[in-house]
Amino acid sequence: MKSMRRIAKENQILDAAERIFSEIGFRNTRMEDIAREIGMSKGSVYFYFESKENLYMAVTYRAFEELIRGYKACSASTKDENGKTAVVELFRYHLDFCENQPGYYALLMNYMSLARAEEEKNADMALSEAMRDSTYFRKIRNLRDLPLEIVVSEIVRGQEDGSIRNKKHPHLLYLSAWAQVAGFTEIRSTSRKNRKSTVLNVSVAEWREYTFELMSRVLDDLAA
Amino acid sequence: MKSMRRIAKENQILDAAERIFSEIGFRNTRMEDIAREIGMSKGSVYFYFESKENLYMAVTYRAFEELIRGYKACSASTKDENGKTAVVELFRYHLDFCENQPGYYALLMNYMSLARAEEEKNADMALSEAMRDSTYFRKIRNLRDLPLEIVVSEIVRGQEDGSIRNKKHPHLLYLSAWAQVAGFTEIRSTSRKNRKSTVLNVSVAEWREYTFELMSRVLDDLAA
Amino acid sequence: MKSMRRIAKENQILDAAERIFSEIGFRNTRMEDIAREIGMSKGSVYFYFESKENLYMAVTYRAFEELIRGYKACSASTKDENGKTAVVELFRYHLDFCENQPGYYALLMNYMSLARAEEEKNADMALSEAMRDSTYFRKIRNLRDLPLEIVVSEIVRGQEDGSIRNKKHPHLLYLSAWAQVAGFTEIRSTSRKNRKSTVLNVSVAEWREYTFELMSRVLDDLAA
Amino acid sequence: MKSMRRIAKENQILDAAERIFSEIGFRNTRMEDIAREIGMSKGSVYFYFESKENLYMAVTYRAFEELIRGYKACSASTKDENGKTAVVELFRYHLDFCENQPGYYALLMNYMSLARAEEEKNADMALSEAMRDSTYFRKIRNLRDLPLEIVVSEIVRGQEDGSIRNKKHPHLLYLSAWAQVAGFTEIRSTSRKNRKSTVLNVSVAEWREYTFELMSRVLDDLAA
DNA sequence: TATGAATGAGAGTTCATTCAT
DNA sequence: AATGAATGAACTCTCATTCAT
Repeated sequence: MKSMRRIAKENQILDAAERIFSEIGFRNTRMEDIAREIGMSKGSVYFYFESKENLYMAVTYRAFEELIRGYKACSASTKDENGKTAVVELFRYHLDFCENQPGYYALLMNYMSLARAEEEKNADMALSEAMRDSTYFRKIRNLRDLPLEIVVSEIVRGQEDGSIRNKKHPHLLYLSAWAQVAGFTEIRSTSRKNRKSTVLNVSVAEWREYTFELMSRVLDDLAA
Repeated sequence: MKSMRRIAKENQILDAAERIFSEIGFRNTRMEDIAREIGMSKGSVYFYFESKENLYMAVTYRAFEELIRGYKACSASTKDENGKTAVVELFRYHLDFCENQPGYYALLMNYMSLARAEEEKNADMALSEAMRDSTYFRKIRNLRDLPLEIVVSEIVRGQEDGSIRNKKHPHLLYLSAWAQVAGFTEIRSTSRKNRKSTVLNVSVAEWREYTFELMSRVLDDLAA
Repeated sequence: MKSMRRIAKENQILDAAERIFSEIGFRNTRMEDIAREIGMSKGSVYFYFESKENLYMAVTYRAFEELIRGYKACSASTKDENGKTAVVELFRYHLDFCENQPGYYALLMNYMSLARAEEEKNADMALSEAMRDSTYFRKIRNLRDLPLEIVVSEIVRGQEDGSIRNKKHPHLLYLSAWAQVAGFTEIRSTSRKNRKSTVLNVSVAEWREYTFELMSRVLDDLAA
Repeated sequence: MKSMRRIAKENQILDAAERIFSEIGFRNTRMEDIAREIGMSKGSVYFYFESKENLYMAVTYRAFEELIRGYKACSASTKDENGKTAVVELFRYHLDFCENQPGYYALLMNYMSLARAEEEKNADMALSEAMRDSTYFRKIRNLRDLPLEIVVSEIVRGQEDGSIRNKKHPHLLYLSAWAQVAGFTEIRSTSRKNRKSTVLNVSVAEWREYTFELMSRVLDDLAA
């Protein structure tokens, strides 16, 4: 049983690690950086996390946990609304999450990449072997599909309650909507370091709203 | 004046580098890997490219060059069609390009990140300093905005010839369309290592076509 | 605050570095050599000194410190004697120092060279840039002129108390005397590896004494 | 038999090598530097000199040759003067030579060091083994003692003709005088990069003259 | 628990030297 | 004779990891 103190320390390390990993990437991050960030010694970090990869996976795991907590809360808060509203809110939440947790998007994508590589027994990535060996890697498996499932079930609900008139396969709708959010996040993040509110002279806020308007329209399938 | 032989060798190296960088990333790639891939010694690679960062930027430069060659060709081949068709074809070309040149997408995005970091004098990325110092980095500056300009001019043409009824700012339309393509590429690539033709039980070909259908619809702005 | 243990280790490394640098020169010395000399690993040396140049400058700094400590002690011990005696003793001390600290002379001269190159913004010496960037390089600046100042003030004292009848400019006397000591050290060191007590069939001890006799005579200026 | 053309090329290389070796030292000099300096390729240099060490020794050899040519000329031109004058002129020539051939002094000293190391079978200097293996190294042996012998014979002549009243062992006188010249050269060279005409506010020309005045006085032995 | 030290396996880069043309 | 290429050993420096205290 982990003590309160231990959990607190672990979270402190995870915070720092998340910050730095997402800023400069896994390989560019030194354990020393993480330790210094919280006034700790390198050795101590190893007391809590057995390896760099393990720490990285722990960060990813925590991020998944939090994301899913949010998905569930979001889903719960819209259970009285129609399916379409629920879906849009879920993506809105997702986008907010990425915006507020810099680099979270990268963690998620990287995990997906690793998971895929495992299924395919792709031995290309020697480095990531250690990641897949991490206990956290396996713990994430129990979570990773939840966001998908939650969104898809809301899509189905929407198709049933008539708010989503688009009758394409729910997975296709999910992918289309997610691609839009992912693309927005990716392009936005490429120019994110500063907090500039415009990209190419377009107000980010406007672009963002338009993204959701398009998503909404897709679900409406007005054109079909 | 570079000899034919030299250019051929450089391209051979660039090919190998592109392959490996895109497979396992910049940091994970060893110069030795690249050299061995083409049966060369480490030292020889340095005869052609002064540093790892320089080589990386050279790869990026070549990718930009090729991309733009394609954009121009694509644009030329649709000059008799209406603007909307031209725009869709450009994105279709872009997506094909990313699909066929594994990792190209990452190169492009990474460059944008570096360029942005430079404008903001963001010293976070110590590693990338050497990249920005590369002569290729500066050569790319003359190219990087061409794709944007080409697409935007076609959008404008489409708005003028009536094929693009959506009267939003061309930049906003560009971003929306590009986000869709970028998102598709990103998600697709996360599960690309093998040549599986389905993601989440959805046929990739179908998803792909649907992406263009949605893009087309956005330009039509049927719902507006 | 540096621990006792740390300081001891640093000095152990400095000892080894001084030994090897002076034996085979800066460029010929490998960090590995220094580490092995004291049964340490390469990496550990880097724990204490951030670079080879930094280590070299640290060695130089320590040498300066010790030299000056000696100058001061020597000067203090002759404060009741006349100026000429004080001057001769200072040079005698200097020569002893060079004799006992093999290669010290080279360190001192190299530093002077670097310092000069800096003032002249001479970019010839690419290698030494890192040396000038060392924190130790700047620390030495506060010390480097002390020997000169001490000797010159004793020369002035000697001219005032009548023991140094030579009325030439104190700096000229300093240079003339120092040249003699420097020349002796240089020639002697060229054939120093062994402890042979003769050079060209001349007893080194005799030559040495004669050097001081000549110096003494210059200060007396008997011939003027 | 070496062709004219070959000898010319060799000398061109030797010129460049002498310049660069003396500026930045043996280890810091790259064969490429030397080749580029005269618009030649690295490979070509190897056609004329089998190794870097061999080239270095060739430079040294040529320097010795020239020095000795000068010694002989100088000696011949003073054969009608008394011994003391001849000695002073020889040292004056030596000093001029060092002043005009930057780095020559280092070459000479380095050779002495190598020669000494050989006699003592000192295996410290692994690098220099190749130098001692050079054919030029052995050729120098036939020359190296000539300057000493010439000076010493003039000293003896001076002692006999009464111009050198100092009756100390000629070798001791030689060492004392040479030390003075060597010290002057060393200190002067430390601050030589620019052509400043003062050191420590002392006019170099004045210091130089004073050096010879002192030397002259030593030979006179006025004080004895 | 925590930390300062120590380690050692690389990784990027340099450069003397060789070789094919 | 000359050169552009190619090589590989050597070297500096990094950093994840371990360990003694």
